[in-house]
Amino acid sequence: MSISIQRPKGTQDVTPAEVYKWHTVEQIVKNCAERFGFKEIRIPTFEDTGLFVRSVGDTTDVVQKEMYTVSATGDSTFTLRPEGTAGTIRAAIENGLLNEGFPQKLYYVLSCFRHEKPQAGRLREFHQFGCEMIGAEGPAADADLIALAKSVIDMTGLKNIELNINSIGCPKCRAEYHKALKSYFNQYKDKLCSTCQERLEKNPMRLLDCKSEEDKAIAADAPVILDYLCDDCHAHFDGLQKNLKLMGIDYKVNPRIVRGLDYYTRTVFEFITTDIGAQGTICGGGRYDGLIECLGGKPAPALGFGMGLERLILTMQKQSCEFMEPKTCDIYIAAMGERAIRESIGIISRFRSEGYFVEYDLVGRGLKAQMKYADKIGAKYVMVLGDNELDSGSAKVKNMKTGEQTDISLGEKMLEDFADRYYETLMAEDEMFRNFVEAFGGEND
RNA sequence: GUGGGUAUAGCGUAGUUGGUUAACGCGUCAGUUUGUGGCACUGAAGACCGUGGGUUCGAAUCCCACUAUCCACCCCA
Repeated sequence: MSISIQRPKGTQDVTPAEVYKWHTVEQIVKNCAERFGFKEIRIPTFEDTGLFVRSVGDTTDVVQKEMYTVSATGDSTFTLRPEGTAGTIRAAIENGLLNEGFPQKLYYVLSCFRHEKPQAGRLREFHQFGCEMIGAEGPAADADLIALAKSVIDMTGLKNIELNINSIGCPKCRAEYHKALKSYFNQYKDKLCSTCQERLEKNPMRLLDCKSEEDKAIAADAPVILDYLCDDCHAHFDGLQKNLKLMGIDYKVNPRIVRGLDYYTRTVFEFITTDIGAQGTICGGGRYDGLIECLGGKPAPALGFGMGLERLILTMQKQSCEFMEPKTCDIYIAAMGERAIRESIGIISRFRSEGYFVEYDLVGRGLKAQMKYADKIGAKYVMVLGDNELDSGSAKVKNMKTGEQTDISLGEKMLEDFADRYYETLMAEDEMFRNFVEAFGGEND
């Protein structure tokens, strides 16, 4: 079969067979964020192009070659958000959230768009859980934000996720560092790979992250940013590490963590896995103290992170983590014969108006096939309805797990009878369903 | 943007000295007598073998191009 229209490159369909995985991480993420006092914010899918140019940075790859920009009528152009921070900060400024007291803690789950060549863990439309904290300057805020990301990862059940942290300083100390880097690498200019020769001019910090073996060897002895931090930045980074230790969060200082978005200052961090191929950064973030002012807000320190939901799910699958199983129907009504089918409609309605999850035959299956179907969809109970039952005013309800059957009256007391027998069992399963996330978190500690 | 791999039913696969109705597993549907699922058995539906050219008496199988997809570089979540 050939379909003429297929999904755009780099996009994904999530079929019913897979959504429950999304429901799982969405619940976990929401749950964690709210336990840390973050409130959800929802922002537009597209923004004025200038917003991203100013915040993400006009020299970054993201802005230079990965944005989906459309020109609407007239002169303004809009861009599908390539990340969530810019829009969130814009919204915070625009809605006066910065005047409501600090810290302002916001989270979101949204899709982002980047025109890249797809590969494992990299899509053109991908989904991000993000948190932004505004107005907190001290390192305790950085540590708390990292703790939030860590608690999400723990709750998913993931293992072997490495936290890397670094400080890239403030604009002042970074300028010094850039000078030092340039003069260091200039000695080896001829030996560097071609892309690195370019990077030397544009963004020397990127050289530290080159994959080429020769460049790596050269970079090994390059000056380290941490030696160039000003006193304030140094103290901040120290403070962060102390807090992480107090929280019992393992980390590794990695001077090569650089981040590709211009707005970062001081703290940057990544949670990395090696389980899903080359794109192993599950979560990345850091501090961006200058961004708010840059976007026209009253100057305020801020920090945040983005977590890639696809990558999270990929890693969870790789590690065989558990997902919240989808809920299945409470009772399947199997009717046979014209009269019973007609009468069953009313019975089904009564169950449904009580809040039960009910299914019944809509495609004309025989009784046996209905039983089979009920089993397939995981129905917990099946009620068989035929002429005999209608005449006698009571029907058998079968427990599909144990196979045992009991009589339930079809009269006024039907719902009462059913509830007497099964309500507690059903509620117990329902409760398990609702508390899944918490239960999960508990197991991991 | 650069490189490499792959392209056969809904899904996963088999199918090389090119040769009649393209095979298997899962799934779907229907049956295995009388009103009850999971197992087993039987049967059915479902593939223009990615697209377009070429070689040949004959191509899923060989050649070319294109497209899609995957992986990697780059970059990032």
